[in-house]
Amino acid sequence: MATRTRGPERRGEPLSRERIVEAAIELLDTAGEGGLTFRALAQRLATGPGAIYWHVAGKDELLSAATDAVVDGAMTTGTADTTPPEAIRALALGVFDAIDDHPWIGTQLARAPGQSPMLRIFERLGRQVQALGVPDDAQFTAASALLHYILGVGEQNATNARAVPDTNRADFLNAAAATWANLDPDEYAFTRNVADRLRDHDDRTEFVAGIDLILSGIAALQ
Amino acid sequence: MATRTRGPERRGEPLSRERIVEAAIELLDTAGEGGLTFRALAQRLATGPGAIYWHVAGKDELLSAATDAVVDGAMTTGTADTTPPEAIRALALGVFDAIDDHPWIGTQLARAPGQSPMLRIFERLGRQVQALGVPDDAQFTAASALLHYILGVGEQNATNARAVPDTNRADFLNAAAATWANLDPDEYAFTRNVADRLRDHDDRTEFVAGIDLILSGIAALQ
DNA sequence: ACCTGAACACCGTTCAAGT
DNA sequence: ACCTGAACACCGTTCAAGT
Repeated sequence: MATRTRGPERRGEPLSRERIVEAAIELLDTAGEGGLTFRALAQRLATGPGAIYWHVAGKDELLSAATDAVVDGAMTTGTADTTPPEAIRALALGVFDAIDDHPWIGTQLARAPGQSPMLRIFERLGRQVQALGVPDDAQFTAASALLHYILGVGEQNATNARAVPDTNRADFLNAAAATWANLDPDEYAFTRNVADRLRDHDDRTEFVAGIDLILSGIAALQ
Repeated sequence: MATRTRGPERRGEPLSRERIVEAAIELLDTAGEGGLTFRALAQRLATGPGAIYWHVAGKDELLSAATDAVVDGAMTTGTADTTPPEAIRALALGVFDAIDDHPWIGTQLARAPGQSPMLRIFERLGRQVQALGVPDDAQFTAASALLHYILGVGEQNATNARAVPDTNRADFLNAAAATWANLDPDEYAFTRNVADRLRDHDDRTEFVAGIDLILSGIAALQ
């Protein structure tokens, strides 16, 4: 829900929780996790660091509010006029892409245990699992497995995005493939074997392949 | 491999990378992720903060060295005279328990993309996937899915351990179950439904159930 | 070669003082 | 009620000086 005007040009408006969170997201997207600082944020909002504390309890709350806002935006797409597997794939890709756009939420999602963003994803997954006809006593396990896989890939993806800019992705994969191919044949026989596959690897399709793998395991539950 | 003597009583010995990493692990286990400080570490080693930098490049290197050491210890158990599924479960539980004992490695594992600890786990999983008879072109996906699931649960577990001491685990689950059961019936129909399951929930068995789910999906690949 | 510890450039957070 | 910005108590890291 980004409004038209953003950043310093809003200098005149009064401070508000909404504006603070918005500016925090910008800072996180632009300067990375390390870039979110109360001083930097205050400067962007043309105020002092102390002012922020009147609207927000502290850095943790600010981070989870920012995560909430982003995940919310990522989940409001698509009504469920599709089959359950398709809906699950769409849901999973929504989270995947959101993390791709905002790597910092990968780290953040993991830190919020039963908190709202994760719970919302869990609920959506669970409904589709139910629609899939999974027996009652296996639904929790199925939804959890999907969620954990999604979060696991998300975290990994966030780390990669942090380490390697998108534009260098191909070079990076080639370099990694070369490294893997040169590993000790005794200790890393398997990894050497699959090194080639890394070269034309696409994170997104590989991610979906994993989802499908779990879906096929879920199908076997019936 | 922890030696008999630990901590301050070693004050006489010269500083070494090994001793520093050992002390760092102690500090992380005792005081949590926030407890690892160059000043605290220096005090424990009866020296100044600057001395540590002669043996270790910085905090990041220190954290990954500590993670390496712990994961190494967790993986040297059990030779593979079992069936592949059993070996995979044992491997997964080894990582799970290591994270349970040292919650900070959960966070740390995610931060080391193609780094050694993750790669070692990947290799082990891959070998078993291969032994399972998975076709060549699906082995990467299968091993990756297992790894991501394991890391996803691990992260989650680390967060829980951070938030809730082990002794309060049962109380915490009951409270969570109560919260879930009181969620809005429209927005959280599924979550409400499975709330009961949380009460006698066991993280470890639930974790293995997820592994089995993925294994059954892998079995369908053949 | 290795260690010391003061110093530098940061943090998050607080709080008296202002409007 | 809301904002200001100096001040506090920390960080990781550096570096001249010592042995």
